[in-house]
Amino acid sequence: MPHSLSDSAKPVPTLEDVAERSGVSTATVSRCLNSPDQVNEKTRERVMQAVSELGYAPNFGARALAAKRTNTFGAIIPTMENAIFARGLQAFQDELREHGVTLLVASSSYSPEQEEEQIRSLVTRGADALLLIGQDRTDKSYEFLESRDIPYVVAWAFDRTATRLSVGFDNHQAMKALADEVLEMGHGQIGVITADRSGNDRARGRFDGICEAMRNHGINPDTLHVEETTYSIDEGADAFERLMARQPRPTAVLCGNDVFAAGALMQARRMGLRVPEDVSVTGFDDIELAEIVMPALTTVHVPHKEMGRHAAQKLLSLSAGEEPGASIELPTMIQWRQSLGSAP
Amino acid sequence: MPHSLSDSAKPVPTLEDVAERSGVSTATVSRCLNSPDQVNEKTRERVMQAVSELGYAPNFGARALAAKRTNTFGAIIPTMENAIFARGLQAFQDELREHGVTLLVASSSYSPEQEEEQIRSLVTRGADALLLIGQDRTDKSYEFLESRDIPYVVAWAFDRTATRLSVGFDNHQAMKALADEVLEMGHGQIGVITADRSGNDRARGRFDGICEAMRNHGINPDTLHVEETTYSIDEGADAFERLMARQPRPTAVLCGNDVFAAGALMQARRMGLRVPEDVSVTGFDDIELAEIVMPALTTVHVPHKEMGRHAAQKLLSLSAGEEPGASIELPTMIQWRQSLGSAP
DNA sequence: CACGCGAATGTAAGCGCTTACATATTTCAT
DNA sequence: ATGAAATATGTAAGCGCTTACATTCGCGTG
Repeated sequence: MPHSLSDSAKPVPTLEDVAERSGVSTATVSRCLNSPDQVNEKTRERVMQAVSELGYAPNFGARALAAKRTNTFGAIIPTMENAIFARGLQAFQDELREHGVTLLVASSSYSPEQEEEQIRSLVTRGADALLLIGQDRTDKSYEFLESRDIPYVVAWAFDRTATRLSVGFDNHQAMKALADEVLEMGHGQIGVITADRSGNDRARGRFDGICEAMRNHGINPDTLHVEETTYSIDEGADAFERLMARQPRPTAVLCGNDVFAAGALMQARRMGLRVPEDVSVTGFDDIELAEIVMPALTTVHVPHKEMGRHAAQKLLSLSAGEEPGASIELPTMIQWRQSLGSAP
Repeated sequence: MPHSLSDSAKPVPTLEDVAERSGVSTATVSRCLNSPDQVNEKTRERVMQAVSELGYAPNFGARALAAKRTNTFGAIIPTMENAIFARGLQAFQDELREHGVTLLVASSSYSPEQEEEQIRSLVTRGADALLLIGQDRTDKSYEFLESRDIPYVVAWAFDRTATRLSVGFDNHQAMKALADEVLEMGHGQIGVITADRSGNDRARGRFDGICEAMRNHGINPDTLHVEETTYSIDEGADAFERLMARQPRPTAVLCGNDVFAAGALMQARRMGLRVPEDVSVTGFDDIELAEIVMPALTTVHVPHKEMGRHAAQKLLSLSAGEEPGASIELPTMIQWRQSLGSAP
């Protein structure tokens, strides 16, 4: 029986072992680890010596149980499958790490129900605070968070009307600005590829931004060609294909994110359509992908890193019981590249 | 003071509350939750009723402390920044979830030291078992895992000489097969963009595969143009630019992964080089990106999903104390697309 | 009808840590 | 020299759960 699991059973060292070895009480060892300045330097050295000799590492469960906090924050993002949240999350994590906080990440697959489950799971696992994406979630989720007094911040969406602490940008205005440009360039038939808007305030905000831009340009938003689909490049491609089959055929396709846009571009190539000569395509997010595809995407640049960093700071304040101050709105801008051109 | 944190302090219900409410002992409640068949149906119903009325959720720390396991596995991947590990990890997670196991993910930024830290952190947090990428890591990491009797499996790399349980593919052979094709097509000057090979057996294996192919074709591997760089599209682009400045200029650039290749493609475009007419480029992994870029990448297809699934199964067996059987080698294949052509 | 046995439940001892409080030691102004 | 204040350490009570062991109960059997 190779590599049996329970035979060798070298016991894991505990606080008590360290205490014994260094000739102090467990309380002192605990203090050495958690608030070193409270203990005499010589004692501390002796204790630390014992710690490293024994290879001691505190038992997380025991610590959580006794201290009622874990120095762990959680983040629940809609998906890990693509890089949309990666950069922001990385910045978030970096900031947390500087403050000795560990990050646990879970994903909800864009489902409020799954998100609710993940919220429970992370809180149960001891998350002291949570990063959430967007405002939309089940009432139960919010109730649960309130009832447990778990600090959280909502990111990727700034809503001046919402009372909750948020760090993000105005999806509506950002997309409206881009749509304005598209309309200025003479496009009359507009196609839209969006994620499911129910349960997704960001997708809704972006969509509404387009509608508003159209109204401002005297075009009836009802003439929009809308494809609502799930989040992947292939779905983006399929949606694009369906849009191109519509009559009259759209001359510009606004995508709710860069991933859809990449799919659209791929499909356009397959269909022999030139972008932007035959049809324009725009994205949203400005992830790495946007620059790689050909033609490179004209898209809305989102300051992911700052967002992650600010969110972390807010959450750290909240968790420390400090006054976190107001929500933060970050600016977006249009990143011009080649995929948007004048109407044919 | 809006949204103060400690005032409302509704106490979180405990096992004891549930026990009291349903008129049984805490032991019975615990049994209801952990081994329902041991308790009488009527009692169980009553208990479950109380559980849901109180909105009870077990305290993770307490449970871990008492039961000495957490039903949580950990995975440490080199990076979350791009999608290389996403698909495999997703499959891994799906499989675990079906068995009631939660996944914690951490990233090491391709640094064995950071990985060691993350291993400790995850184990400390109660991970019952670990998924690791590749064979290369510090001795201390392995020692730690052994001393704690933490089951682990190594994925993304299959090494017939290694004694550790692994689920993966042969990086060496896979890249050799691709290099063979490249050489068959008449390329004589070969450029390579690889990740740092120290501490990364996969990168090393792939590189060695190229060398072997060259030897088999009677070409001295020392004539290879090698650029070793860190993991990102931009770095791939820079490395490609440097390769193109070499004399004699490579006619084919083999990239250690699709991300480098995407960067190379981007740079080629900037430099006005046609792919594959002027220079061929190949990738490795066959992530979504490979199909999006233009020209689409000829690359090595890796069965990420199966790998994740198999790894999960192995780990579940190990964790259950069962005999996990031998390591699993999965096949790779060359995915032909447009970025590889004959030598100019 | 007493007995044994299995099923259902209860009792209570920890699991390894933190921390309020108590105690011991040092420091320093007086 | 002396007491108060500051500093360093120890004592011990939990935190919320699991589980070995003890107890109770109902039932079939000789």
